[in-house]
Amino acid sequence: MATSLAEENYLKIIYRLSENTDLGVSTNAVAELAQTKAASVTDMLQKLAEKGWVIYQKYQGVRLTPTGQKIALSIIRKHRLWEVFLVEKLGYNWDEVHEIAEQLEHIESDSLIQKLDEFLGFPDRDPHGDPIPTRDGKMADQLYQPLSEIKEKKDCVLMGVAKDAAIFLQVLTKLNLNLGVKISIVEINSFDRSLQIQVNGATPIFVSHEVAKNILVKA
Amino acid sequence: MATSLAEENYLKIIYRLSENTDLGVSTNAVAELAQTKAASVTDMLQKLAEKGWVIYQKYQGVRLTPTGQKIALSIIRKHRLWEVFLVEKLGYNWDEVHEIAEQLEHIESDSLIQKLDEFLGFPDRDPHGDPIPTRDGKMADQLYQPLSEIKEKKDCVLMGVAKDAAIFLQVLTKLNLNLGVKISIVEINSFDRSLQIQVNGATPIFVSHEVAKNILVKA
DNA sequence: ATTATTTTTTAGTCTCGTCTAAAAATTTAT
DNA sequence: ATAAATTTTTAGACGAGACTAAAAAATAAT
Repeated sequence: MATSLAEENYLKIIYRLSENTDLGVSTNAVAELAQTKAASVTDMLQKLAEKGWVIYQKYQGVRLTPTGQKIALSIIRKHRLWEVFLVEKLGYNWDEVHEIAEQLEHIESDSLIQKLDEFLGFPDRDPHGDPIPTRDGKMADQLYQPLSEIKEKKDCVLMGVAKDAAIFLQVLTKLNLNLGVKISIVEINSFDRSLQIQVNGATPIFVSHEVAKNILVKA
Repeated sequence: MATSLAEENYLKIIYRLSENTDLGVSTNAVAELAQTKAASVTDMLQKLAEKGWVIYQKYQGVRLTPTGQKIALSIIRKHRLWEVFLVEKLGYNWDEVHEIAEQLEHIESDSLIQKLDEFLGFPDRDPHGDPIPTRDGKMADQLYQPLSEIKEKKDCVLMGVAKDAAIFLQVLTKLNLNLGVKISIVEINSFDRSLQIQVNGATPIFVSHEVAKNILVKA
């Protein structure tokens, strides 16, 4: 069955919100991400349920069916492949590509995505370190942990970000915190949970807990 | 002012129909290309006129204003640049790219088109030989003439096609009639206006008037 | 110069996706 | 356990963009 632009966006949002929980996703949570009103969300959830893409019972929240999940993953796959294209081929910075990919992800053509994937050399991560779902709808786990979770002074590598808002990514770029850099934890300030770190061995800098929470690293 | 997808498609169609005439474009002609009903076209023309993109008076047909023309040309520019990308970078054949470009042409981002243009090496023709409008809305004339117009037995070069329907392009491909090939006119059959031609010096083949009409050549 | 035919427009309706206001259910607080 | 606050759903409406049926204008034919 064909999916409209609005439907695709709802499914994507529900997928995002389901990632961290086993419970149904609340109407308000969806409304916030969709930048719309709760009443509109209720309407749409009823339609999506009729199409068999979500399980929805009033007041109980919503969750994706396997079909719904597959659609969501195919949109995410397209989004992330286009992001790789924009950065690797067109020379965009990682903080500039989200909005454009939001548009490109809705282009419908299986062959296009296959050829794009090949053209890019079958990448498995997007420019923010997020895994790219495979053609058959499987996505590698995000195995990395937030920098804020590390409790000892040790070295790790920046593998991704938990948030791709331009304003956040620009802060990282300014601090030389790019994908793949080595981060050495110099000091952990327990009172405000801020950190002092070295980036690739340079002069130590401070990062707030808020920033550290959204930096994903591997030890 | 922002343009919706439907509006962009109407402007593009009106542009296409205006190319060969100085008169206003008729409601029915637009309806046919838009694959919609005349009544719907009338509705839309009134809206486009209010936005200042067309001059419309009932029963008098419609024509683009300078602003409307600029919008149409920017869509055509995007369409043709994406077609170059699909063929040159992703390896599509020239008969496969139209539908996908119809979708990609509506992606809105000035920087994207600039970077794409650069990535492609600032092409000035699309894979069908059509000129690509410049950023400031100028388009080179299609200076080539239909093969059917040539009245003497002479040589020419295939520079473009007047129609990009997949079914037509596939016929050309099967006959080795690709962009840039040398066509030698061996015989002109006046009774049915068919031609006998050599493609790059190979064994002569027949082409109907209908086909010759849509092949653009330079002497 | 009237008819007849074709083209175009108007009027009214439909679906999609959204909204506001009000009602109902759920959750939190006392 | 009842009241208060919050969340969610229903009801009714709206704009965009399409449709059908019927009216009006333009064009063609006699």
